[in-house]
Amino acid sequence: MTENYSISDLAKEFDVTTRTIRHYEDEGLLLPARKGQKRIYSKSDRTRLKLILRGRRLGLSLDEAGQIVNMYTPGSDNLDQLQALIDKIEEHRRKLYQQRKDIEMMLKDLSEVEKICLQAIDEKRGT
Amino acid sequence: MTENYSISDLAKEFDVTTRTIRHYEDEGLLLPARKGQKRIYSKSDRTRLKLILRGRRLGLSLDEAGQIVNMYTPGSDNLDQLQALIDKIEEHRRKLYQQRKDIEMMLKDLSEVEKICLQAIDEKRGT
DNA sequence: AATATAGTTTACGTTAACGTAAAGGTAAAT
DNA sequence: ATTTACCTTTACGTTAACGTAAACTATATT
Repeated sequence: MTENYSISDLAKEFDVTTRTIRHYEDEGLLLPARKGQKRIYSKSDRTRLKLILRGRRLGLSLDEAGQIVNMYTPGSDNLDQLQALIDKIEEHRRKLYQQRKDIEMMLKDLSEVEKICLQAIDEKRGT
Repeated sequence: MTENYSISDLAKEFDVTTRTIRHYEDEGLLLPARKGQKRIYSKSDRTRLKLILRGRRLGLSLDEAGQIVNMYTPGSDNLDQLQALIDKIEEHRRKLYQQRKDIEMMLKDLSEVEKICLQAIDEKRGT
C-alpha cells in the first residue's frame, strides 16, 4: 500500500494544473520524494495539498495557507512556540467566524433577491 | 437626514484606504454623487461598498463582487434575464455552501491541533 | 526505430488589486 | 495670509499566483 501519486494524478483529483502544484513546491509548501527526476507524492503530501487548496478557497494567501498547514505538524518542543501556535489558532479561528457570518448574511441576501425575482416573474406572467 | 459620507468617512468605517474606494469607482462598482469635485456617498453607496467588501472577504474578485452587488438592484424587465439571475444566485449559493463546509472542517482541524498543543504543554509541565 | 505520453527545468509574461508619489485645488482655523 | 486638513487627478510601481513557451529527458507503444 502506502499509496503514491504522480503530479498529474493530484492535478486531476483536485482540478488544478501541474504548474500550480510545482509552484507550491517552489514556495516551500510541498516537498515530495523523487524517483529519478520524477516527483512522487505520498498520502501525506496529498493531504498537505488538500489543506492548502482548502485555505485558498477561503481566500488565504499561499503564505497564510502554508502557515496553517504547518500548524498540523507542530514538531516544536518549545513551550513558547506552542503558546504562539495556540494564539495563531485563536486568531485564525476569529477570521473563520467572521467569514461564516459573512456567508450567512450573503445567503440571506441571496434569498431576498431571489424572492424579488420570483415575484417579478410572477407579475409578468399575470400580464 | 439622508445621511451622506465623505470618502474618508467610509474609509475609516470599513478600514480600507481611500485609494481602494476610488479604485472601486474606476472599476465601475461605485458611482457617488459630486459636490464640486468632491465625492458624496449616499446611504446606498455605503451599502454597495459594504457588500463589495463582504464579497472580498469571502475571496471573490472585484468583478465577481460587483456582479453580486448588481444582483441587488435587478432593474431588469426581461423574463430571461430574471431567470438568468436566479441561476446565478443558485450557483453562488452552491459556492457559499462549499465554503461553509471548508470553514467547518478547518475549525474542526484547528480544535484538534489545539488539543495536541495543550497536551504537549501539559506534558512539558509534568517534567 | 519512431512516435506518443508524461515528466523535468528555466525563465519571461500576465493580471488583479491596489500602493505610492507628484502636483495641485478648496475651505476652515490660526 | 498661511498653515492645516482633506480632497482631487494622473500615472507609474508592486506583488502574488500562477500562465505559457522552450528545450530537454525518460518510458512505453506501435
